[in-house]
Amino acid sequence: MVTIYDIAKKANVSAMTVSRVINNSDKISKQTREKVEAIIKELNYIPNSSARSLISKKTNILSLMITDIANPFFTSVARGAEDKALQMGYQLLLCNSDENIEKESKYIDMLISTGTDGVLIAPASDLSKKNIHKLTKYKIPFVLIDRYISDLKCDQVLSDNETTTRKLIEHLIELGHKRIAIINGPLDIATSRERHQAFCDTLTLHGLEVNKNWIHQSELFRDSDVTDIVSNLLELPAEKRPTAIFATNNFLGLNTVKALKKHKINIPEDIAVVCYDGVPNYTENEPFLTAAEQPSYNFGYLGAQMLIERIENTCPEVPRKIVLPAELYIRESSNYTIKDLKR
Amino acid sequence: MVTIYDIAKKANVSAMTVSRVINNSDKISKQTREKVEAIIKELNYIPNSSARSLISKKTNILSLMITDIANPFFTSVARGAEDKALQMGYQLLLCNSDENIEKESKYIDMLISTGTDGVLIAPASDLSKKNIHKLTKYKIPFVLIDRYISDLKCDQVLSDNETTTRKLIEHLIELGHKRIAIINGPLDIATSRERHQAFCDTLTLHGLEVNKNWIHQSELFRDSDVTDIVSNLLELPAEKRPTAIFATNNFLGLNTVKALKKHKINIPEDIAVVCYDGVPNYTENEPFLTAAEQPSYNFGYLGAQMLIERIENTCPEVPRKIVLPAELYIRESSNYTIKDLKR
DNA sequence: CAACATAGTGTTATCGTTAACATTCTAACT
DNA sequence: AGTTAGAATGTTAACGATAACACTATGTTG
Repeated sequence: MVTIYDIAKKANVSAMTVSRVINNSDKISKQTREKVEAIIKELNYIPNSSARSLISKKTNILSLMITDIANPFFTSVARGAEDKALQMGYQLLLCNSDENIEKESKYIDMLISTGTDGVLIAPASDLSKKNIHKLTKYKIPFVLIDRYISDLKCDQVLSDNETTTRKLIEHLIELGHKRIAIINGPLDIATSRERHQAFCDTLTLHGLEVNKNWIHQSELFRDSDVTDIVSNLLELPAEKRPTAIFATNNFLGLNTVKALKKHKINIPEDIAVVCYDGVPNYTENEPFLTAAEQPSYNFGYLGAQMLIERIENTCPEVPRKIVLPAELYIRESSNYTIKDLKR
Repeated sequence: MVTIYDIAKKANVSAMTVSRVINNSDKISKQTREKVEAIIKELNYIPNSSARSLISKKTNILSLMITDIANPFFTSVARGAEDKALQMGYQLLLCNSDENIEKESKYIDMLISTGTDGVLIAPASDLSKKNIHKLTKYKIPFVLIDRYISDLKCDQVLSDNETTTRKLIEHLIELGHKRIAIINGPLDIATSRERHQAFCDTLTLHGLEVNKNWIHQSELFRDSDVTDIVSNLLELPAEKRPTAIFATNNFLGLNTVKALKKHKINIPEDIAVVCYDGVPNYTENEPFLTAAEQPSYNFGYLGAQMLIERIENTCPEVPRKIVLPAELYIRESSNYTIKDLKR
């Protein structure tokens, strides 16, 4: 390994002078600088980050803690974060928590040990607060993305859950739906709670029934038990059966559709489906699912930007909060007014 | 920050003793060990990786260099790599090269500086050889995934391009197709070349025409110019127009379908489409595209495993090569024998 | 009982870089 | 000429952990 001493020796200067050249310090004669730079190039010198970090306490590594990179929402978040990170001279460490508090905790310990400069985190659940506190203790800046945690003063990039949910539900109401069900994630995730609340509020506002038989939470924000929930809904007597389902994230939406199809339920004629989150248009057919699509790339991009500003102290001290709007795409899965229904 | 000296002081031992406790050295009395461990816990001590790396030259960081995490193939590779990495006590750094040699080169320099323990790399193109040589120079182990580079002696996890391509093409031939086109990625990527070669070989083997009007390369393994290529194919006189198209990766396949639909071409009645790579079944409708699906998760998982074995020197010195088979899923986009065709 | 093995612990130097202070040298001013 | 400012460079110590060696008690052996 080539070190500054090798450079220094060959250039007949001290190591410190080499260090100054590397760090673009100004107090260097043009002559010396050029001599040193030539030798750096010649020997293919690359500075050792460990040694630098040891002194500077900076690693130029950001960490992205998400629940699962395979969720297309987070894939896109990761891409955004990575783009901003690279642009600002940082590298990005990837951590999948799988919505598991212990895994998250173990990861946080590793991150502290590695000495990450900051963490972009979509917490596994409310219980993540304990894990996040460890970051605070070690003075590692972090930015919450997608899921907020109450009583935590920090930078955040969140979705406008209230407005977006209301738009989705009002879209259904306009179509004439009166019995609307929700298939939600676990209520110890802020996102779920907010979407739940907005769902109930919107129904109430429009004088519609909020029936607890139509309110369901899946164990995870994944495919876990959607099939059962859908079966449950379908077992309700005809006049008590929902005519529309609101799924609160992409996986839940897709699995709801799958479950309904398995039961030979026609969408949207028998039951309409709307969904929070989009899914990438990998489908060759026209997109089908009515969805509120989030600017996921920007969750990562802006999150990373805020994080870096926090790390480099180029922003006001007060926590900042960015709320990103989602865009409603009305598609086939809901495109049927209730009066068209055959029932 | 809590250091071993803080622990040592409080425990009335030397720093070295603390270090021994941390590293599970055996020559420590049970009594001392317990005392030190208690204080470590009490003070919430977490070892400083930079300091450790400086001595040990190990960072416990693996790097994953792929072209784009947003490509579902690589998303899944990343997930596999991360799982194995965590399991073995490593963290994973994410790098998107965007098939860009300069970006890749810049990244490699950063990785060398950070001192990554090893790199899992899907090279941007044949020109990546220069970048990879830098890794060799710094004695950083690496494993090639998905795309090989000629004359490079190293561990590899590759797809069985020859067999898989042949299976796809023979599937078309069995259906009665005689005029088959290929929409491929750039030929400076090994994967493209192999699929190209296998495509030609299979046609020849079956006595079918290999017409250069039916052979096309897109500028990138992406959506870049597929629309033009498809238009080109469609402009051929009826008797010279291909009845089937082989797209050599997921993005090319999807864009081929899109382009055909825009021209109101029926798939598979007018033109059948088959595709190398699967796409995640995010679609609520039945999957449509006939595809050879690769075990992408295992590209990452096995790749990381080989890499770690190489790093920890727990494997034979000779380069190892894993060739993973793809599985053929016959679906609607090709499910039409030629004699059914109306033409 | 001397000689020596060994378990347990401490000391010192080192990894590669940089902060802080020290030194040298030139040029400018009184 | 003597003083001084400041530009350019060097020296030393430190960051936190650990390798290599040194030391101190024990106990063990012939």
